[in-house]
Amino acid sequence: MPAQPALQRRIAHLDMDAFFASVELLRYPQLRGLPMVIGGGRRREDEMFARLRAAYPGRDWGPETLDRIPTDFFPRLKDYVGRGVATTATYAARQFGVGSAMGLMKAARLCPDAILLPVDFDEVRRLSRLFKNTIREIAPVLEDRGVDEVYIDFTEVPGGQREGGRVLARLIQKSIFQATGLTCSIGVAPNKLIAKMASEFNKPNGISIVLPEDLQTLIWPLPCRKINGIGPKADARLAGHGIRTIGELAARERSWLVAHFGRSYGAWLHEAAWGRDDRPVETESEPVSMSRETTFERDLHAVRDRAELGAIFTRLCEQVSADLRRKGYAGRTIGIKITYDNFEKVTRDITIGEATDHADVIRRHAGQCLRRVDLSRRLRLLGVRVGKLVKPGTESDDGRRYSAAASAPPRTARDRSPDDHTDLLFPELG
DNA sequence: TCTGGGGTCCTAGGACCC
DNA sequence: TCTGGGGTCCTAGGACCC
Repeated sequence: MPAQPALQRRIAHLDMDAFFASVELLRYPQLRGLPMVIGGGRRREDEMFARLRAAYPGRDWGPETLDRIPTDFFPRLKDYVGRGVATTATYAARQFGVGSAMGLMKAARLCPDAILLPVDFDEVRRLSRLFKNTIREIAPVLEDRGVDEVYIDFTEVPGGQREGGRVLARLIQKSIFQATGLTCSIGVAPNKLIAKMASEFNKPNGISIVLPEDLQTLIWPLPCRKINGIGPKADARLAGHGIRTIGELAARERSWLVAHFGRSYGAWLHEAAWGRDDRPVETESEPVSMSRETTFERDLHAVRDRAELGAIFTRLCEQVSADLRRKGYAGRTIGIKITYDNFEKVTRDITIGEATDHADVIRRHAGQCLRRVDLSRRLRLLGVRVGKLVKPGTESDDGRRYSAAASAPPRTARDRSPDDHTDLLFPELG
């Protein structure tokens, strides 16, 4: 058999431009170009229609006339009250310094007149499926990285090597636009690490090609923070050593990085700075855990707000249970998460013998976990999590067969915290 | 008027077994 | 009785990402 010439690995990272906001622009094209922030509470179309009918009597306002609603009828950031954060900001809003993950109250100070719309989850999911399926028809090796991001392996796709991947990237951009009306940015590089950075080079609606020989000119000048896996903490520590750019990171000895950042992370930092990454594009993955959590409108106290907290707790357990059943999983580890009013976080969990997807079993064990934390302080957030997931009725890793209907575990006398108020919160546990 | 809601992965200590 | 190592599982916290 004649030896095939070795193909150069070409990996693409694609992300949709301001995805959640762009989805809204499909519905309300008249908002294009205006500063807009997505996040916060629920949709208030009915209120908008009522005000429109009052302002323009005789005209028929409804779902068919969304694109004719005057822009000054849309809700503004300055009118928002609550604890939400921005999911996405349009490029016009980013000019004012508004960014995703920013608290809406802070965003309102920066850009009070920005239009504020909540996320349309159904439409986001529909368009997410649509753009990913569009890509799969062209390049089937695709890794899902959330609603608006994917990695694609171009290596063996016909045309995937032409112009370093630019030709295929253009085809994908064009196909996605035809199918959805949405734009995206694509970076193509020798691996996922570099591709991820490259997709940011040319936003929105851009394509960037990085070849192995471009490492020093295109990657090394960038701040360390641009590496996917270097977050705010690691970045601050690196800065403390005078390391600000990827090039400066690459200049450090591997042994020095290992000595200061640990064997695993230090070695990884070194590889990343030299642009080395051989992770494959993973087309399948199994979930590890499922959880639901909620931040309260105001901080709650286990005793004084016992009824409200108890109802929220039950609802979270029911939601996790419903999520598990809908997706066909059950889990053996049940846990809770609490954020106190000062943002301190604690978690507790318990592993039981048999996997469950029952809301009442989850609630019973999560309730036991709650007894092990300090409930004398005000709470900002409560979460319920189920981990060690298995598909009921299928063989799990250790060969045991799990059933969805779990039995109650032995009740152990765990270390009760001195300020245990769960008897008030959950009298049935007494 | 700071700071959501889902996730994954890693580390580290202790229990327990061989 | 003491020392000691390897392996796995469980739990808690934390960094990071979308």
